Amino acid sequence: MSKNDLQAPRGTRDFYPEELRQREWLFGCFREIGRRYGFEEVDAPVLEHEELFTRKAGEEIVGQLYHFELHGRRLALRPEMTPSIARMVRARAGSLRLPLRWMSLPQCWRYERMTRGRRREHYQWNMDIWGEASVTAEAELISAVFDLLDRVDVPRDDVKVRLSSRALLEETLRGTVLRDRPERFAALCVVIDKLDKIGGGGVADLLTATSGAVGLEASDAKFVVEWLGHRNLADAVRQAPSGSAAAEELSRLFDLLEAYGHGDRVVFDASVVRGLAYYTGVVFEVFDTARELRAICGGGRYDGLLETLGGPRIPAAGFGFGDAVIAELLSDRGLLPDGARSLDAVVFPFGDEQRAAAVAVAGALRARGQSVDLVLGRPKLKRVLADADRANAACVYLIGPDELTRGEVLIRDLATGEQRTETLPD
RNA sequence: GUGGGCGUAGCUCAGUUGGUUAGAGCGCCAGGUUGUGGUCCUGGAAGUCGGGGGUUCAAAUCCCCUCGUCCACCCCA
Repeated sequence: MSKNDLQAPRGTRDFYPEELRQREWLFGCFREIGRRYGFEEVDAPVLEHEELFTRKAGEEIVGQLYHFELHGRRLALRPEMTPSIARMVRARAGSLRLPLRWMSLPQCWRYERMTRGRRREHYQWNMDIWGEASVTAEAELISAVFDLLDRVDVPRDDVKVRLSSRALLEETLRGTVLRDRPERFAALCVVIDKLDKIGGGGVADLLTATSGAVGLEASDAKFVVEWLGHRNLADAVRQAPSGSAAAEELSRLFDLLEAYGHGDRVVFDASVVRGLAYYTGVVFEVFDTARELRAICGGGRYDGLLETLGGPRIPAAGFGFGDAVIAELLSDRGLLPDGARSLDAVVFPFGDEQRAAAVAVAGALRARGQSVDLVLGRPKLKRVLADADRANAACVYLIGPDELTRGEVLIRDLATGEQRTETLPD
């Protein structure tokens, strides 16, 4: 085994106790908000059949799969949770009572180059609502994101949501640009998601490429790119067919978010389309206002996904909120807890003669739910106290020959230094 | 993928006109007498100077290759 093999693979992390405590703190916040919103937690295997993730719209995510073949089966590590959740919903579609709210904290894998806040492995707070077609679902989801941000003390103005609607774009294009090829809409979205990266010209090139999946006329591509420039909902709506349902929904969503008290934290941005093919309606991204980091969270509505998996059509919306970018943001602001250890008690028998009594004391404390370190071996008292201090133990239970003789245990409070005695348990 | 920075003890790093046994702080271990921590003092262990090759009497120091890491770009959630 070479030295290289002794390191964690590139882009992956080891979690030592301090780091795992920080991670669990964040996960605890995710779970707390999920609980407040009435979400049930679910889980699924990190390994799935590759076909679950391979869609045909040229999504980058498909090219970044960790995949392999074993005994003739093509398997892949999940790059995102939504397909697995959809699979679970499909399997019980006949008996699930809708709408349902499910959350999960999956580890996801993507083989890609690393930058700040992006690794090959990360955890995601995934929240989905199944069986609700109206934007009341999106409003609830987006509100949960804001509550999470508040819960971890991110300053209110530091993070905002940009949102748009693929449905609005689709309605706008259906009668014109995509009149003869409505089925190319998903592929078109995957292309225009690259706007930030390759610019309007690049997007237009891809949209018109004869070898591409969309194949628009130059004037149509120009129209699409210009549409993406809208930052005002009214302007975008003006170009939609009259009576556009998507426009009405979008405006209702803004009203709802106002009612939730988050109106000032949401902006319309037509350039938000997301890179995944399955989104059909509202799409949104959470980003730091200073634009120093990558998107913190992204999500939207995917009413057709279950159908593509051979299930019934059940409307759904959800988001994935990564652990990496938010950790960077919190770390920059000194908002990550230090991950210090803590113990309720350390129990120390001076010698083997006192061990049985110490076991009884530790057992009684543990039965009451306390976190107890029963000292092993025969270290010196000085060492025991120093260790207890470093572990942030609240107190130390000392049982020496004198205490045992009197049937007592000496309890030292490490914060105050005060000592008292208690009778040993039977 | 391209360019650049970095890679010296567990951690953070110092160490250039190449020159005797490679350093500091923190951490770790052991002491400061017999049963009392956080401070302090003393001592100690610990480094193939990322790896390989080359130049040289002599390389942590110069050159080449390679791996790792970080940043930017490229690319992309």
